[in-house]
Amino acid sequence: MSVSRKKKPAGSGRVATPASATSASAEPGDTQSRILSAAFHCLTTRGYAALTVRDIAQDAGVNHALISYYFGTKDKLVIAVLDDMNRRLLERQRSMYAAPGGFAGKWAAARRFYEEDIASGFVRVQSELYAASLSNAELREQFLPRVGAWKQVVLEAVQEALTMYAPPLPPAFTAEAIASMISEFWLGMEFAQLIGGDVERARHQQALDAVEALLVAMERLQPAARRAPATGSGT
Amino acid sequence: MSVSRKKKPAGSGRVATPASATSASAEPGDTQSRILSAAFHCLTTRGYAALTVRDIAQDAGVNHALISYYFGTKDKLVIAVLDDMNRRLLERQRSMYAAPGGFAGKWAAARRFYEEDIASGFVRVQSELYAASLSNAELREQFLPRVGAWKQVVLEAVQEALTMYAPPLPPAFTAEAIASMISEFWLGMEFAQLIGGDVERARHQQALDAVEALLVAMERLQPAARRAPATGSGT
DNA sequence: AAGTGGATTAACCAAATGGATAACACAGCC
DNA sequence: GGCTGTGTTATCCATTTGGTTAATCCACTT
Repeated sequence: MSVSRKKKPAGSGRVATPASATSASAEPGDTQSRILSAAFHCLTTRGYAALTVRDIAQDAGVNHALISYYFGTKDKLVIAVLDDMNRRLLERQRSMYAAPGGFAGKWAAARRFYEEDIASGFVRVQSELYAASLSNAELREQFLPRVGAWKQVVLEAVQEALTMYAPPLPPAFTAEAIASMISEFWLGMEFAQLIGGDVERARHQQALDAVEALLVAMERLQPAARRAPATGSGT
Repeated sequence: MSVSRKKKPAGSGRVATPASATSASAEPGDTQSRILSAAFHCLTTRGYAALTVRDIAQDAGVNHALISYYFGTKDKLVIAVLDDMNRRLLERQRSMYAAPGGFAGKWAAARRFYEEDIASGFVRVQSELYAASLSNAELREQFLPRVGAWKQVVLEAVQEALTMYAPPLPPAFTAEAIASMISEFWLGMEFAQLIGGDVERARHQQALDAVEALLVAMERLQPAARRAPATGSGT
């Protein structure tokens, strides 16, 4: 026993939907993605600390041994959940760049995405895993590039906006400083809204409105210093 | 047995340092506060999810049964830790109000406190418990008033600053909006710095510097519209 | 119809964990 | 000196949890 067992698909990375599968339960989605969804759902409702393979399996309606079968370990399943979120986020990133013209429009688009993510539990799961990654090096490795990429997007947008609008700000307001303000505000807003209620939400709306108003005003002052210098090759 | 046992100090709220204690181990601090410190330390190093009474007890150098003896439950111990943090924070709040004159000075004071809190693990524990409170109603009840109070302080400072300096901002930048920006930025900064490294730290410094420069500039423009209207009764 | 191999199940296990409790130590009081 | 009660310890227990595995199922191939 335990000699060499290479039949399990657990470690084979992204186990693509078994095209030639002979699954008995051909209900909504194959077992693997049902486990993935269930894990996501458990994270939104019970949080990372209370995450158990048995709960996930029950939520998915499958035997809990299948989690080992498909994902190896609970940790790997969580990584897979995060991976899946990353994938979905990347798809969105593309549509983000296709947002209508100016920065006010992109800001509004980001707000809409945010609302979606709150409603879908995306923000909750992200926050749970974010916190978990404080004590989990493997998760942190997953998070750092992700957070870095997000902040890079913000930074580039700010740099572009600064060259286009040249707002009257003290020299200390570098693009990095402003981008950091925006990024960390956004992060804090996510955490705050999860713990707070509608009161927080209303204040966040005010803050988001203010920035949007500022962007609209700046666009109005300098309608098109340089028309979309390299925002995208679309249209 | 198990009839009525009313000897345990566990449930008796803040069990004051046993003044007439007859403790055998009169080493650094009584057992109770050593457990409290150990719990804090475990939270900074292992995080909330990995918190076990045995680890805490070992860290405190006491038998793990004493945690039940003094705090009843692990959850109650965590609440006690948070309670202790709240107490220390309130003490500081007073000194915060005694910060030197203008808002730039208060901002600088807040930054110094932040540095202390990062170094002491205070921020780490706060973030851990913040995240834990997403799934723990009892913890959340502890957090909400605390976060609310902090945000209220920020809001009042912003309101005061707005009346004193009247900066040229779009009308959407209400005091609530600005206060929300600052509060959530700060929260996000805390989380980001825990997961990020020196890169994040440097960017935060830039952002904090920028705000400080702005405050200094505003103070210079309108040195004393109303000299310290009600900032404090000190000096 | 027999064979094949992945998918699934039930059962099991070792470890960890929170908590309980009886026994013990020991300082202070009569 | 003996009693009392608090602080402390060693030990025990029930439960949960992650993970493993042998057996079973079942669609599909031959």
